Amino acid sequence: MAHDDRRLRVLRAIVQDYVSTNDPVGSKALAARYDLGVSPATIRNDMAVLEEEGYITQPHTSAGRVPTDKGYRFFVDRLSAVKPLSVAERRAIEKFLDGAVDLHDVLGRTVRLLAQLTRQVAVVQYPTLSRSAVRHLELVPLTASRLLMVLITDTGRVEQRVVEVAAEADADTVAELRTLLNASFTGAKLAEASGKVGDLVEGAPPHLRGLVAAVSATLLETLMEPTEDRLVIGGTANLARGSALDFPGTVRPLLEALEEQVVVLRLMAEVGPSTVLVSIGQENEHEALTGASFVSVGYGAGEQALGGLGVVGPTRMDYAGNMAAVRAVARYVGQLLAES
Amino acid sequence: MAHDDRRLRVLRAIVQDYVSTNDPVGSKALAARYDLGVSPATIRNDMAVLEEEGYITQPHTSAGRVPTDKGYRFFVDRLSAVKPLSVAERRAIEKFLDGAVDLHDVLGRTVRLLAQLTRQVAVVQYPTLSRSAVRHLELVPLTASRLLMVLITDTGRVEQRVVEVAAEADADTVAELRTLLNASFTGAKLAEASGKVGDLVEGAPPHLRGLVAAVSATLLETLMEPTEDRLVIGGTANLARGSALDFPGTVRPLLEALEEQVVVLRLMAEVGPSTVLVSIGQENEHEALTGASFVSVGYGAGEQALGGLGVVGPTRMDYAGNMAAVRAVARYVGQLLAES
DNA sequence: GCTGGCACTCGGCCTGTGGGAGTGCCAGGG
DNA sequence: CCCTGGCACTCCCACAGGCCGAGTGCCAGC
Repeated sequence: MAHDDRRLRVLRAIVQDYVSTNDPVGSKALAARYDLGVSPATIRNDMAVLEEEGYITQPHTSAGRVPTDKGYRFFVDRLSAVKPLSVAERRAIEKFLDGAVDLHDVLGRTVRLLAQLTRQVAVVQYPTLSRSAVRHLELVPLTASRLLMVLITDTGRVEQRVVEVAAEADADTVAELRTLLNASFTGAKLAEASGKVGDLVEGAPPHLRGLVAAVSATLLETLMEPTEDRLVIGGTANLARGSALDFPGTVRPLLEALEEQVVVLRLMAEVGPSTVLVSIGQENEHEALTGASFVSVGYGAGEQALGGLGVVGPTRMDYAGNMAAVRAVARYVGQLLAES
Repeated sequence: MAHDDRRLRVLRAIVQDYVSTNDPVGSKALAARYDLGVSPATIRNDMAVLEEEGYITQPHTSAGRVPTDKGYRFFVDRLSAVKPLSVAERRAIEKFLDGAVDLHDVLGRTVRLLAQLTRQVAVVQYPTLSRSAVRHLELVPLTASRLLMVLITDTGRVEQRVVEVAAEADADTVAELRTLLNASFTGAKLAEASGKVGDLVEGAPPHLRGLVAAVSATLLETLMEPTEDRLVIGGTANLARGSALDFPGTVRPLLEALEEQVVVLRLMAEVGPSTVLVSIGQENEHEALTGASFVSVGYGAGEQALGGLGVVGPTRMDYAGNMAAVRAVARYVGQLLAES
């Protein structure tokens, strides 16, 4: 009882100390800096147990201890309260996000903000198309047989595709088509939209059927394309800070993985708006991330997230602080998108 | 005569050797690897002259020579023919850029391609709004007094802004407004558009005047906003390769400057589609770039560039190769955008 | 079950040294 | 007049050795 409790406190102290100093932490320093109420010798005994259980390890025989991934995991799981942000931080968030002119701008500001708050690499996912609703569908004739379809979602995202159509379409026909499609699709989400296509084609006036079918097909394709989940990345300069210390090999594979986007998107796919997801070191499937930790959360007004955002950094990171920052920023972004 | 000519060849050999080996190059190695027809002793004399003239320098007393920025500059200025790309490279370009679905996709592929070809950091600028023509202007009512203006340019760029209007606008009014604006602005570039606004407001039916003025104002604002020149960056992982060697301090300030975007955009502002701009080390105004070189060129069909693209790397880079790659990619991108 | 003491371990740092690469200069030859 | 081989010199770098200190495990005592 008393033992376990104290050992937990020792582990917590080790994590905190190591995160802030980046030096393997010894029993003496621990006793001096943290008010554990016992002597270094006792702490040594506890540390021996913690090491045996796999929570901490020593880099070499006569050095201090360093938390393992398992140790960080335990620490994170036992984080009781969410650390509240300081007033200055809250103000910074508001100031930063205020005055954004469009979605691109919102997400650009968000990623810079997150990077600055956490001093880590920040990633922000564009609102997933499949979970957004259609606000407007626009058609612009390019040539006689090519239409530019522009999709505007309620989250402010804009996608465009060129549609090749068999029949020629004059201005009037296109106008008719536009009206018809908007009447049908506006306000619809992917799931609903795909259900409507059949009826829509059926019910369309004969001369429009081919066009409706072609445009609808492209629309569905666009909505479902998984690669179209875009990512904004910022603060990569933070990787260079103490890179040798934090990332034994180099930062290169990590940067490559980030640019790859797919890796991060997969991680974000699981994330909901209510709970912060933390993935630590070896827990990450992708090899390039096994030396890093990923803290993320979904944003969006409703129960289902529109997209995710988070930070990537060394396993030796301030989990409590980063989790709080990520959560707070996600909340603001959710509000901002709901408003517009 | 003969002297100057040989000294130039010596300088060229030094640059080439240093670029490929990353070791300060000595007279002996030079004589062995490059067929200069003279003995190391003679080369030493030439090197002494070159050093005195500021083209090369030695890191310390008993080391080989390294080109200075001035040396690279001289080398670049004397690059006679543009190195043609290999067949494989040409094929890679086509394959890479083919099948892009929209502008975002084109530029994303371009930046990855450039990064891969040159093994440097690549930057690609979105087509400048002020030099693009309006393809279509779309208005979507959000609330009674808020309109979403969506601008689609002939280069495929899409911008959106919320316009607050004093008067309420019902669906019919918006439709009228849309027709009026498109009739007037479609095909117009910034310079032309700004000239038209006065007449347009004058000539508009009274009930539309306020709306026309409001939307036009936002349009012009959007077109002129210099910060709206976006940048795509890729291949930052390449900075990590040999970073300690190439960038004495760290890569951090460089990454920061790249994320800042402004710095690079300013450099690109000067660039035309015909000549490749090379900016070496100290020639760069911004401090963070004084250890780096920047190779860029404009892309776009006409005489004036729609935007710029280029690569950033250590001064110790393969200028000939990078210049060729940048130029070739720009040409392809220009074609691609002209087609769509 | 905690504590102080003690012997032990081992990596980091500092120092000293030898080797090697490269240079500058000089005298001689085409 | 210019090139060449030789030679003495300089200075970085890599390596080895030794010291130091932080940290540990264990043990006897309270």
